[in-house]
Amino acid sequence: MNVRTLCLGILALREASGYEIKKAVEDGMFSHFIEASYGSIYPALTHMLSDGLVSVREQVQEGKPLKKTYSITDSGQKALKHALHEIPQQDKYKSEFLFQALFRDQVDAQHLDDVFDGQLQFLHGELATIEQCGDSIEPGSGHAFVNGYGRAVIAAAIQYMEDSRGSLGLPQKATSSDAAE
Amino acid sequence: MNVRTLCLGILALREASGYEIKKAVEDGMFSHFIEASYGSIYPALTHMLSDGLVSVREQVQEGKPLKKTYSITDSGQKALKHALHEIPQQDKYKSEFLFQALFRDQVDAQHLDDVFDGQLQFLHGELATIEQCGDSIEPGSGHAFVNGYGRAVIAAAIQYMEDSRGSLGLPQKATSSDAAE
DNA sequence: ATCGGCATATATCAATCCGACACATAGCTT
DNA sequence: AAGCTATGTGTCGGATTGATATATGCCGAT
Repeated sequence: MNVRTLCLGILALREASGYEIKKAVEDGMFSHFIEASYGSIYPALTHMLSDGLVSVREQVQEGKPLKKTYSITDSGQKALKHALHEIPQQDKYKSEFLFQALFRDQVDAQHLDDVFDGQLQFLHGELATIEQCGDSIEPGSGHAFVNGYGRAVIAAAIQYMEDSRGSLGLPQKATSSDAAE
Repeated sequence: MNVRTLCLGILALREASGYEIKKAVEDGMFSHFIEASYGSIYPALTHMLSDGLVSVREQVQEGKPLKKTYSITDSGQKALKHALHEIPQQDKYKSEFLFQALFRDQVDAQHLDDVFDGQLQFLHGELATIEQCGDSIEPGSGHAFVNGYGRAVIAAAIQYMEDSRGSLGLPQKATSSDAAE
């Protein structure tokens, strides 16, 4: 699946600008299982515009730059539906944290400690984002399923991390959920 | 972290050919959290060879093609150690399965069912790989931590998938762990 | 006050990486 | 004999990333 299809999917839920699509995959509902950069989003939108899969509405805003709000067209809806019926590629997970953890005997204890904390903070942030998005979702929907999936997986990762602190020889911290006390 | 560092890490554990590195990230111990293709592995090895980070040993095997076995050099070890002390990039997770699940109202029930089964099978395969690799690991090592992390996360995903079958309106199957009966 | 940082917003571009293919040999099946 | 799998190295077009450029306005700090 390419970035074009990804944008199409987001635009099927609501109209958005390139900037807003980026935010959605960075902080929003999709952040857990999707990645895309400006360098692929903007060309994708331009490309789909010339293909008639999306339409633009240029908005001149006071105090803010020009905004191009894209909407999905009927043709785009059809293209999305088609893409949704292809066999999905296998999940891909990349973790530099785990790579470093693998070689823990070659890194300073201090660095390992920092990296471990960073990962835990990252996971808590992800979980917070997901739970926040989960408030406004009707049960039984695809959104609810995806939300629950993310929550289950990240909660398990946090659980494992907290249980393993000791066995990695790292100092015990205060309960990570209220680390900011 | 680029593919060069990744190859360096694998070569730090044991000498290997490009083909064996690919297998390691595809099926082996690293498959859960690392990705790399031939198109990046071979150029990376050539590049590192000219930089003196690795050395080659060409093996002419009977009945098999020429094999270039790469080993890490002292210079390579130093480069690896340096790379291991950089701040790791955030984890990246991409799932086309979850993307399709999000739009489940736009896909055929049959397709959703197939895709759901595919994901469960994929997860069971991942778990089997991880558990298989876990046999020959000494407790307390980085390997053990990484192995446990993968196991925890994937087990949670499987658990959630099986619990959610009904709520997605999909037919209940036999226990997925013995689906091959 | 103005300087830097942050948020909004679009866009480009070199470097990197993926996925598919080409080439080569051998064994095993249909 | 043809095709598939496995071992093995390698290239190449196209997709993608990550950094950067450009522009405007707001807000806090020096």
